[in-house]
Amino acid sequence: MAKIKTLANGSKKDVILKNASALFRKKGFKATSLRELAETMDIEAPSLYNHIDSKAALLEEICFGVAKDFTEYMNLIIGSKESAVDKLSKLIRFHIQKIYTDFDNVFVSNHEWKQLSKKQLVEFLIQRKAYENAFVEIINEGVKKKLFKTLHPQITVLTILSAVRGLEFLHSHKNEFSIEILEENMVQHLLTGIIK
Amino acid sequence: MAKIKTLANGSKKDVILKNASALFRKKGFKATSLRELAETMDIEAPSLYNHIDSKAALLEEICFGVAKDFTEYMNLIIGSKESAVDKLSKLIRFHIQKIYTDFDNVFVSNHEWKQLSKKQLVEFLIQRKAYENAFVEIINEGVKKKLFKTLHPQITVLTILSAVRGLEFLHSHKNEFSIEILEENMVQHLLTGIIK
DNA sequence: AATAAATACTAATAAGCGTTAGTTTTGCAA
DNA sequence: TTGCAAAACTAACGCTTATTAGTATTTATT
Repeated sequence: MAKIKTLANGSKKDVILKNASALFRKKGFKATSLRELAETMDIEAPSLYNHIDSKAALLEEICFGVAKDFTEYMNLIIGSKESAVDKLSKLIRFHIQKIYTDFDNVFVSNHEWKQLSKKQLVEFLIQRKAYENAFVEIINEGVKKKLFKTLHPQITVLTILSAVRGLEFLHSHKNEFSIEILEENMVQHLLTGIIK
Repeated sequence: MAKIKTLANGSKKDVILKNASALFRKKGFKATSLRELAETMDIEAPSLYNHIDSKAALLEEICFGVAKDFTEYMNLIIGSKESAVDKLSKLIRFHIQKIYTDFDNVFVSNHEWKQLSKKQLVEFLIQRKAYENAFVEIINEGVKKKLFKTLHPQITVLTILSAVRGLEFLHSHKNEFSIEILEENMVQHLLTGIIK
């Protein structure tokens, strides 16, 4: 009968969302039960329903929350007057920063979106495709202005997105490098390669 | 009461494994039921137990099968007398080829290993860490022989492994590029960058 | 054709799931 | 201190799950 302890700035639902995100990352969405989630707050599972609509709604909020963050930043970048190199560099850095600062949510969004309900899943994929297309456009811009080698833009984006998205493996190395060093290394690597 | 149709070369268990792999990739391990798996072969779920030990054992075989493939190739590379550049290049190509030719298994291994039972999970992580360490060693070798820039080896490996591992997104582009073009682009990108 | 082995079936079990209903407790406002 | 809304509780539902037991059927061998 313990009440959910709310943090300084955050409703009870926020606490649930945060704990759900952590569990979904560690165990997977399907492998996490509401009873288990409730336990992290010392309450019983049905009590959750005073704050949430359903288990599915939790995943929905997490996935679309992350999608929104990335889309908004992309729109910011697209609207700027920077060079394609700088745009790309900033996007890579943003991905790294998001993983550093919002690890659970980003991870869950990347791994569990398949468990979204049919309708949400379609919408999610549309947003992701749009993001990817915007990315490709930046590469195209760079190629046209002869800033980039003429590699295949879609493969380039695939490579970059895979590299930064896959930074979830970072978690085990998190204390070994500062985020600054990590950003520097990855941007260097993905833009200029590793061969002398 | 239909009997499982075995392919030209393959026991009934192999058919089950293959179908399981496909389903686990599409829906996730936890989200796939044995009834569903059985249905792909027009039999009832309990009949599966004439061929398999448990659902968990299926995942186990898939994950450790993939791990074995990568470990074996890594040992081959390590034992060779090639330059670090060639070793790295070959490893990257191997990853791409595996994803192309063994997509379901590689995907499931990358995504569902968390659902392994405690004991198997520990073993799996040990093997993965060993693989990663071998990768780092190759980078170190290249740096020592002044073939590579002095980027942080662990971050470099993280970047490369993330990039190739993340090629699962490839699935939606699979018909757009040949594997040769893909390999060329990615190796070029990851070794020499994209900036002119 | 008879026998044995492999492999399918049906029926059932125990456990766990998300969720609902109905009730009690808590904490704040008057 | 009383009253009301928020949020907790217990009990239970209906469903799905992996798996087992026991039995029938198919296939291969003699």
